[in-house]
Amino acid sequence: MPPPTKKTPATTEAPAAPSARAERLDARVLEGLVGYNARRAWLIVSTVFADRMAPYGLKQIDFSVLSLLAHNPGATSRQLCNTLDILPPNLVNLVAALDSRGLIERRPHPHDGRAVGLHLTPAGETLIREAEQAVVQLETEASSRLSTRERETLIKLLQKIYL
Amino acid sequence: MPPPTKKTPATTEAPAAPSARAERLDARVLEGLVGYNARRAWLIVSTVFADRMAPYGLKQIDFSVLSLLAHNPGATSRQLCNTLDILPPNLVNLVAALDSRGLIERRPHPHDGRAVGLHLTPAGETLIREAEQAVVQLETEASSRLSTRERETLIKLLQKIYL
DNA sequence: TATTGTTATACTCTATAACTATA
DNA sequence: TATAGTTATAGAGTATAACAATA
Repeated sequence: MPPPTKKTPATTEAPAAPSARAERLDARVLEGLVGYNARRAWLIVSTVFADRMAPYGLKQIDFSVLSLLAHNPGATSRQLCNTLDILPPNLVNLVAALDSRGLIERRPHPHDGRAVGLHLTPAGETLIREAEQAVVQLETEASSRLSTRERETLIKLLQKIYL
Repeated sequence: MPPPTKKTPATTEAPAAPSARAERLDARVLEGLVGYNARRAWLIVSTVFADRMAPYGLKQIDFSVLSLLAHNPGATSRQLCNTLDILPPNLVNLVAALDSRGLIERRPHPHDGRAVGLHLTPAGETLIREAEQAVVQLETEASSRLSTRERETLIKLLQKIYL
């Protein structure tokens, strides 16, 4: 994307006038990297996410766990870890906190005495239903400069990398 | 993207057979979110990045700083912070470490006695030149399931979110 | 008064080793 | 022996407040 040729990018841009201070640096090499751009985009979305989910008391990981449990009742910690690519020790306190808040319930696993099946409580069901709607809304706003078609394309391309 | 209707996604998928253990959970709601996908994709690329950059002793942030200085000689810490969206206190040790390694040099700023202009040393120039080539290579591999055209589209769409 | 760079510090996130109880 | 869940802990990464030197 950033060839040696000095071409004006899509956004309107002054030719790097020697202003007093705080002039922007040439970051075209970094802006040609998938990793850099994915991180920057995620940073924006996650900031909006954090703001909008604060009223629900949910961080991204909390939302992911509750949403997963809403569509996979009785899932185990191990399954959540595998799906979300997080380590078991880092899920323990998280699940305990959601339990303390009365959003989820731990029940003995039907087939495996070691495992614990996780289930949403009615309060958890209600919360995640509202939160999921809020997230869809916030995602639409955070990607408001993309058309529906472009947003679908973006997601499809991102999944080609990690799925 | 994930409507209540149970429709088979694009990828071939068995109907969630009740296997012994470790079955995959239904994550279609999360997989319909830009934030979730951007983070998952970034995680993959950054893992490859960490592996390949280890021989150079460079983390992502180190690479970003050196690459920026390569194309913006004499840039200040403040400018690096603005461009990379990091906080000044978190750049101090990083710049000090690159200085200790003899990769960059701090020179008094020509117009501002408070600021310090950062410059690559010859060793830093050599290192970042090799590292940039390695990163281009690693990026191509990490996104090998994308065509060149798709990769450009992906980056363009990501930039529409954060730029 | 405002800004650059810095110190100290705290909080979150992520990672590893080791234990227990079940299988 | 292997796995699910847990504990304790260490290391990154990221955040705020406060200070000195200069503008």
